Amino acid sequence: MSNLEIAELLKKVAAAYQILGENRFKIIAYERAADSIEHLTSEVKDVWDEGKLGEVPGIGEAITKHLDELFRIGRVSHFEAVMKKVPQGVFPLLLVPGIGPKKAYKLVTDLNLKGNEKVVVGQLAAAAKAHKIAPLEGFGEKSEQDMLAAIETYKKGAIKENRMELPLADKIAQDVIAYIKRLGPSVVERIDVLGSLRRQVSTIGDIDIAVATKKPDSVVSHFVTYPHQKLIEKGPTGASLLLHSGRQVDVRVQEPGSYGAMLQYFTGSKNHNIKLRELALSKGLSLNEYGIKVVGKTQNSKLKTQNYNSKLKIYQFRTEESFYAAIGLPWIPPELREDKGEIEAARNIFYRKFPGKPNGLPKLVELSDMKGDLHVHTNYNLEPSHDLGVDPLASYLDRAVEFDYEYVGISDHNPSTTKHTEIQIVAIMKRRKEYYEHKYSSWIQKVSKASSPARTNVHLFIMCEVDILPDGKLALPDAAFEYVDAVVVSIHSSFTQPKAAMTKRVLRALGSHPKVRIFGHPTGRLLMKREGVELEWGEIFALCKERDIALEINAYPQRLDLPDAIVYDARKAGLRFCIDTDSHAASQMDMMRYGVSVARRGWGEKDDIMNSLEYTQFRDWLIK
DNA sequence: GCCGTTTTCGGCCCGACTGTTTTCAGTCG
Repeated sequence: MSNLEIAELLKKVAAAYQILGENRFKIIAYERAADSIEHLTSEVKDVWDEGKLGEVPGIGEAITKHLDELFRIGRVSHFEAVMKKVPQGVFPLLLVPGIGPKKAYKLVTDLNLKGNEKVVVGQLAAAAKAHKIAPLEGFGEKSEQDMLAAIETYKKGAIKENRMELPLADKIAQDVIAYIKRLGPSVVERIDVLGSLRRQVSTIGDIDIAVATKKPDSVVSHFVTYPHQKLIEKGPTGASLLLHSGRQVDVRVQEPGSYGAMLQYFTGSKNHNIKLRELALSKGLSLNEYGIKVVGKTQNSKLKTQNYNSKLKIYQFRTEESFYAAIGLPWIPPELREDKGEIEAARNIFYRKFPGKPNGLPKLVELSDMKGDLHVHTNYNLEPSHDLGVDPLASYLDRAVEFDYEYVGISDHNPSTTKHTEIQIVAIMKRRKEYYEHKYSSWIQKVSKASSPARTNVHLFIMCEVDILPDGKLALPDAAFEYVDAVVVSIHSSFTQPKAAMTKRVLRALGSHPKVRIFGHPTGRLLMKREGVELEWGEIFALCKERDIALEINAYPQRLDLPDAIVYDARKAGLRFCIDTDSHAASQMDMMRYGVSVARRGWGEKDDIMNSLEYTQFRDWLIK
């Protein structure tokens, strides 16, 4: 069962409890558990396998027991008993936007809806068309019409599933920002991308944008003239549009004096915000998007009187830093705001007395720390097993200069093993090495003439991305290793082997030659297209550590592989990483920033990243 | 049902929006 399916199951249980009038905190607990699982970047099943279910926030003793039953025998008798107590027709209706448990229950019982998902939703649509909904208590003309529209939305397929990769989300956000900025700096004092895009989650649902302005009405009215398919909602604090592309954009406005609180509120994540507000509450402070209210007895030494707005009875904050500081915390980087222990770590900066806890927040790696890219593909045709790049070596070197890198590693795919004999492959690799050495020295000569010497110290590593064959053998004969400095090994076939076989396969490959230095895109996932392979990570980590092999954080936006949650675990296990772009065109080398974001979301520091090392240190690590 | 570094009992985030309402409930993020 996938995370999404388990999350949906828990949501159904929560809905059933709500209809049954259960304790509302129990309902909230189930919803939080569902939410937590839905947003988990590793599979719950794997977490359960490792016996770490209790470490997932929102999952305690009781739900652990239920999930244990689910994974062992495929069903949970308690869940089934609870869900049996409500009419089955309510569950499909929950998928229609705007219908929650209460409304669903009322509709199903009053209209006697029953059957499978399609049938029930169809019956509801028919009832709306026949004006049978408006007369029901709590409903009316408007809600009847809205319901028909909502059913249409539902039929178009769950918009929720329609997530996008980071570059597209960036593009949409920048277009909207440019449009809003047309109002000029006197109206748009500040504008920022917030939400999951600011946290750099690997896929993005909605785009969230906040504006600091003294003229909120002007900003909202201007924003809703942006070309769109549907106005979802509009109010004094903001508006939401569904664009023609099917993407939703939410804009929130805030006066500059409270903008810090808005940045914090709208960046999320939801669970981070809840945890933060609970912490604040324990100090007698209530947080919202306008600022901080004093609700209890407390010595508010952190609150400064000059921030107090007596009209709103609230302390205001222009910056996020001052907002966090008022709760007694340092500023927490957005990539960490997932309720994975960052608040506890942040508190520890001020409460170092507690041993055994993470000692403060990590000092996260930054894009400017990167000194090279070890996984790019040129257009040199070595008749590879997979695709070639489109640009020549010189283009990649030029870009390396642009980024101030000290080195580049060319990791073309190995020559095809089906089209060539081993002897041919060795010959190809030898020829390739000579070719690159020649091209590299011509490039050096050209650049030395054109620019100051300081700009020419980009070093070249001649590498290769070698397939891990289904049996764990490498797709490069031993004799060919003489012609490479190091190799990246990756899986490009047979992605669905069972965990044990896959683990054995990878272990064999990683241990098969000293020049194996990087495990490329380790899960092989393609976002929204292909799940990652199943591996016994503990065993992989152990061998990588023993042989000092780096795990790749592949920055290509469709991959972002390792996933951030595994980066987090691997880092705890003491492993180190290479962040590479896997560029097949020189223009793609600026995707590095997405890889850095993944590292940051995995709590990665500069010291965890091999290719943040300067050239000689890196060379000494890479070349064995 | 979850959770905790003054608590293992007694709390539990916060507000906007919408529609159907004379004061609020439901839904959403």
